[in-house]
This record gives sequence, C-alpha cells and structure tokens, in this order.
Amino acid sequence: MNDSRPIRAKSGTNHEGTSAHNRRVMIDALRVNGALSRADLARATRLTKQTVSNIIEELERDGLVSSQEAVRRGRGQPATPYRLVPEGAFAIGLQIDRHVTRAVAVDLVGSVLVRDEAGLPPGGPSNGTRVILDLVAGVRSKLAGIVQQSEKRLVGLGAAMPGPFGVAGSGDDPWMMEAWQKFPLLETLTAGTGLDVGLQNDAAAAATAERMVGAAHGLDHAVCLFVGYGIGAGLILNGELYRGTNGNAGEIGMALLFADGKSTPLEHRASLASLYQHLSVDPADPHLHARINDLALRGDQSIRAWVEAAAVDLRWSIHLIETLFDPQTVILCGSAPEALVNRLIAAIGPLLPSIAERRGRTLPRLQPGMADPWSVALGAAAGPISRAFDPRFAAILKDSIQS
Amino acid sequence: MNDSRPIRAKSGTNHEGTSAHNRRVMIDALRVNGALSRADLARATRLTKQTVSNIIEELERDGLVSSQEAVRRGRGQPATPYRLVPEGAFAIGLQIDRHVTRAVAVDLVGSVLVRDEAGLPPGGPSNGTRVILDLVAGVRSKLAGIVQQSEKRLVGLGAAMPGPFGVAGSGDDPWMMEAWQKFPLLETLTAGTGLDVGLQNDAAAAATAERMVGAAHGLDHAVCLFVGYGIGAGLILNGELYRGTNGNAGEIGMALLFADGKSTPLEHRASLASLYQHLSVDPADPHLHARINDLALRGDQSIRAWVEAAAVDLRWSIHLIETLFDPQTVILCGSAPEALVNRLIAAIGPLLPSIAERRGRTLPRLQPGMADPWSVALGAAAGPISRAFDPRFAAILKDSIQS
DNA sequence: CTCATTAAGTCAAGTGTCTTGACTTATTAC
DNA sequence: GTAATAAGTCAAGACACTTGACTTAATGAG
Repeated sequence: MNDSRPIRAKSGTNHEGTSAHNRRVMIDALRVNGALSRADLARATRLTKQTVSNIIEELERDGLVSSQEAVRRGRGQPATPYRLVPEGAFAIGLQIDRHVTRAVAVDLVGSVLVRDEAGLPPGGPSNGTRVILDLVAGVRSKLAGIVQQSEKRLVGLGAAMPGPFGVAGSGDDPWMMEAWQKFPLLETLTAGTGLDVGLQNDAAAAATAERMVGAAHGLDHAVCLFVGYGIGAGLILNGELYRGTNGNAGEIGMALLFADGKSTPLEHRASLASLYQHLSVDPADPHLHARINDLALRGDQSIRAWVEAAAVDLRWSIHLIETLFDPQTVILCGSAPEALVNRLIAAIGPLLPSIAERRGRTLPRLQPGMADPWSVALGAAAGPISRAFDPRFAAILKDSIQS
Repeated sequence: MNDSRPIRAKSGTNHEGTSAHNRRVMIDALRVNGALSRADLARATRLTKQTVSNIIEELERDGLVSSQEAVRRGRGQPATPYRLVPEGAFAIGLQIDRHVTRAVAVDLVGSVLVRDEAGLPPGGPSNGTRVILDLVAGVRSKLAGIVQQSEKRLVGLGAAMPGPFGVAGSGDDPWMMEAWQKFPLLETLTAGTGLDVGLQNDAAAAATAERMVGAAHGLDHAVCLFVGYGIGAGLILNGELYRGTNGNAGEIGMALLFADGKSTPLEHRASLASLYQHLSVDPADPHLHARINDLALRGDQSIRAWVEAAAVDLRWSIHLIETLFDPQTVILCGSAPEALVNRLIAAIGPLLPSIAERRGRTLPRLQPGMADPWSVALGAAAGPISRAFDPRFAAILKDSIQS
C-alpha cells in the first residue's frame, strides 16, 4: 500500500461518456460517408434504430446535422438521409511561420470561410504577439460578419508552428523560432482570445488537414511527410493524431543520414531551407515562393539538381516511414510551391521496395497532398474540430467530458 | 447517399462497454499501483465510491482480486486494500523461432508457471505444426496439474514469431521462416487448441512483456528495441501496442543505412544474424547461445569488433526512435546472451543528442530490458492477458464486448 | 477518558442512456 | 390488389453509474 506516492490510473467512464462517444461516432460516420439515413447509421454503428433516432434528433436540435429529401431505395419506406451542417461549428486556425503568420476560419466540414495573413516583425514573441492577436481578432470578426451566431459555435483556436517543442535549438535561428517554441503561446492565446487553444507542429497540422478534407479522409493509419522550411511527419495512428510524450513525435527532420563519413540531419538536405541555401537566396524575400515556382516550372538547372538530391533522401524517408509505421498510405505535402512539389514527386518514383508492397493494396503507397500555403492554417483549425467531434478514447473518459 | 458501397463507421457503445471499461481500469490501476483500497480507486479513476464497490465486489466474485488486511492511515476507518489475484487468469505464450519453439504458461500478473521448449524440425509448418501443438498441449496440461480450474481461467494463446507478415521475403531463408509467415497459423492454432489465438512479431511480444512486468510497466509511451536473430521495435503508444495496418509496424530491421555508397538494411549489420556471419559460426548450433555468452564474457576480440560496429548502428536506431516516436524511454531487449547485451549497452553510450534530452526527465533515455530467452514467449502470453484486461479503446466498442 | 473529527465504506433511491418488441408508415414486386 | 420489405416511432424496461444520508472505525485534542 502506498501512502503518499501519487496513484496512477486511467479514468473511468459513465453514461455521459457513452453518449458523448455515440454522438461523435454519428458525426464521424456522416463525415466519412457523406449522408446516411438513421437506419444506415444504426447498422454501421451497431446501435439500435431507436438510439440513433434519439441522437440524430439531438444533433439536429443542436444544428449539427440536417435531413435531406427522402430517397426511395426499393421496397420499404423511403430513407431520410442526414448530412453534416457545415455551419454547425467553426474553428480558427493559426499558423506561425518564420516571417509570416496566417489565420483562417473553417467550418465543420473543413471549408475555409475567411483567410488573412500578416508579416511577422523580427524579434520573436515580444513583437509578434500583438500582430497575431490582431490577426486572429480580424478573422474572427470577419467570420461573424459572414455567418450568424458564429461566436457561439466556435469550438476553439488551433495554432501550428514548426517544432520541436521544449528542446534546446541548434543555434542558427534568424527567425527566433526557438524563442516562439519556448514562449508560453498557449497561455497567451488563451488569455488574448478567451478561446480553447491547442498547439501542434506544422507537420501534424498538415496531417490533420489531410485527414479532414484531403487524401487521408477516412483513413485510420496515414503519415504525412511535410516538406516546408524544415521537414516533419504528421502521424495518424489508429484514427488519431499521434503526438508522443512531448508533442514531438514525427520530427523526422532530425533523423540522421550518414554520408561522406559524417552524419547530417535529413532537414539539412531535403527541405526548403536546404533549397534556399543551394540557390543562395534570401529566405525572407516575400516573392520567393512565386519565384521558385517559376524556376521549377521552367526546369531551372539548379533546381533540378536539388530536386534530384532531395528525391533520394525523400525516397529513403518514405521507405523509413513505411517500415516503422506500416501506414495505409504516405502523403507528401508541404508548404512548397506546387511546381516544385510536382517535380519532387516525379523525381521520387519509383519507390524503394518495402513491406508496403503487398498484394491487394487499394491505395497508392505515395499520394500527393495539399500543396497550398494555407493548408497548415487549415490543419491548425481542423485540430479543435477534431477534438470536439471525432471519436477518440480520451473523449469517453470521465475527466474529459465538458459542457 | 451511397447505395451499395459499404458504409464505414466506428462502432458505438452502451452500458456494457462502460462497465467493461471500468472493470479494466480497476484491474489496470491495481496492476500499476500494487494494492489500493476502494476509496483510493474511486479517487484515481474518478468514479464514485459506490461504483467502485460494486465493481470490486464483482471482480472478487470472479476471483480476479482479493482483499488484504486493513491498514490504518491516520484518522478514519482503516482502508481495506485489494490486490490482483495471480491465479485469476492464465494465458499460454508460444514463441516460434528458427530452430526452436518455446511455450510458457503465465498468470494474471505475468509470472511464468510452466515453460517448455522443443526443437523445430526443418521443413517449415508442414513438419512443425505437430511439434507446436504437442508443446502447447503439454504446457497446458502441466498448468492444469499445478493449479485448479486453470482451463476455465485460460484467456487465450498468444503466438510470437519473427516478422514481417504477408511480405515476399528476401530469398535466403534456410529456416523457412517465410513459410511460417505465410502459413495460416492463427487458424491452425485455433483449430488445434480451441483457444482464442493472437499473433504478433517477436519485438512486439518483447514490448508486451516489458509493459506487463518489465521496464515499461505503467508507461504509456515506450519503444523496445529488440535485438534477436533480426532486429525490430515493439511500440507502446498511448498505452497500447501499436501494430500498424498489417501488424508490421516497428520492423526497423528493414530500415536502410547508407554506407560505402550502397544501402544496407540495419538487420544485416546489427543483429545476431550479422554476428553469426561475422564469427562464421553455424546458427543452428544448439550451444551457440552459451558459447557466445562465454566469448562475450572473456572479451573475445572478434566479438568486440562486432559490438563496436553494431553499437554505432544501435545508437543511430535509438536516436531515430526517439526522433520519430518521442517515447518516455527506449528499452533495449533481445534474445541475445546476457553478456553480449551488457557489452552492447556499454558500447552504445553515450547516446546521440536528440529531442529526448530535456530538463525534467525522470526516466533514463535507454534502459536494459529482459535478456532472457523466454521473454518473447512471456510477451506472447502477455498479449491475451492484455487484450482481456487492459483498458483500451476497442474494448469499449460494441462489436468487441464478448462473454 | 471523552468526544469531535476524519475517512472508509454501505444502503437505497434516483437518473441517464441504451434496448426491446410491437406498431405505423411508405414503397415495391408479384 | 396484396404480400413483402424496410424506415422509423412509441412506450416500457434494463442496466450501470450517481446521489446523499448513514454506519463503522479509527485519531487526536481537551
């Protein structure tokens, strides 16, 4: 018997946990399958027709689902399909990048309703906090101008920025990302907005976005390889984003490659940072994105050389991800110019042989994801939506059932 | 509305799911904390005293927990602690290795009660199935001779063998492991024993063992790096073994290393197979384990050379695991001779800098695990125990609540 | 020594959520 | 036209957790 040592145990559950889970399962089923009748839902979730009816009625009252016109499907009474109501909930997503910050407002089904961005002044959090809070406030009020009652249906604010979190940095940090990573961002945003705030790294945000509206939609095991200024992996395992002990799972950019007798982090070889260095350009140039897209389109020789080299490392990364995570698919996404991503994908194939090569595959081993500068902000916003509405273990437990 | 396309949805839950979860939570709390009173359990699980009382009463009736003598802890009525009853449940674990098969019977708390092994004749499953079924039957009847009613309390048979599963092999396969991996082992064992059968790879089994009785006890995020004939990683993520889409997650042995301009699987450089090749010994020699232990103890030069080289690759592997999974700790275990493991651990340190280096760590980044030839069989047996008694998401859902 | 205080645990009634089985409604197939 | 089929509702029932008062048994202050 231990006297003073804290007792560690998982939380129990009760009726409310059951109910909360079943509500989430309904919403998830509608999200994945589009529109379903109560009878469809009952069969799919293994609940009774009556239970489904009660829950759907409640969700309809809450404005989260609505009925469509009845459809005849052979004998029997026609079915009344229900679908998610996009305006049923909203979330704000915030991306904090090196020299820019972006915010979006998205709805329950992941449509971006408002987007706005602002330059981040040098100096890290001390100068940037004001800009960010203003940006968020602006997006929020624009959302309120578009839809009624948006504030009441706002489930939270999701923030995304490059990881890793809580780790001493490498030193070369012209954009003060390290300062941001150590800054009490959650507390500041919570205090400044009054919203429920979540934080994830940009690769995780990209994965969350892909799961809500992209190539990972409806998948339970998928990994997003995110090529941005750095490189990271967003992990969808068992249908949930996996964060690890300290929210740093998937930081593949710090994986070490051995070449020429010394070890180099993947990040130094396959990332936009490495491209900028290869091209000797100024990463702070606001037109860089467009210029690189142009160069990639034109088949610039210097870009081609970098693409060839990076493709070797990305091919290895994909093989490693397949080997360690055994996902249904790997998604290549990033905040890179689209033409560059296309060249990369072309250069990566064919993939290395791996355990992912098996008979009966239906999904490609590698799929392109969103290559949109706004996808990280979208994923950041998808975080709160997912936390509020997706079925997950933690949502059943007693200590997580909130109003 | 989709007409014929199958509807994908997660399963709902009901009272039985709630109850099943709460029972598991109690058992888990007792397993992690040793012995707890009802009031302790109520506080830890956030359930009411009454609910805990009811569940404990039921578990006591089922023979899974029992009360100990009341202890006085200051004012108030003395608390009556409850503990797990080891004889409350049993499981059989089966390890299928290249030239040997081992079986154990373990109880609810992971004590090995019976162990037995047999040589596996060449020829793969066609010749080996009989041997395995006889071995299991023998262990089962010995267990029945030691404890009363063991058959009624047998929750299942767990099998473990080298992975990966369902993948075309490399070709050089003198022990027909590939034939085993393709063989319908689950069906054969189910038919031959009448038990509920599970299958995992040996690294996963080692991780399951470490979680039940070893260095990962009570941890929710841990990775076991398992060095055996091959090398693999067993992943404990969010308190559960992670299997991936096809049960092949963690097969780190197939990760590629680049050296001398060509790529080599980790397995070819840091595994007993590579040691055997380095020493030019016959892997089928039954005394090999003892001989290598001897050589390692004596500081044999050839062994030292291999250890030095393997340590470099293992150091890299640990760094990679920390980078991708962000675990609380990494556990080095394996079916290697103890003296060899000790030499390896000594040679691996100090670890490479990684995101795992952070202020406030309480656990070592690397811990030694069990280095016992029986640990894989133990972990195989721990699988069914865990499936039957540990809290997990799937156990709450309606389609998984069995008698 | 006495008694207020504290804490463990029980009792019995209450509540919330899912289940059951019969019933109604609406359509198709023969 | 009628039987078969399927969606969906109604009302009662079952199950498991919760509530609040109560009992039991110890400590510690006066």
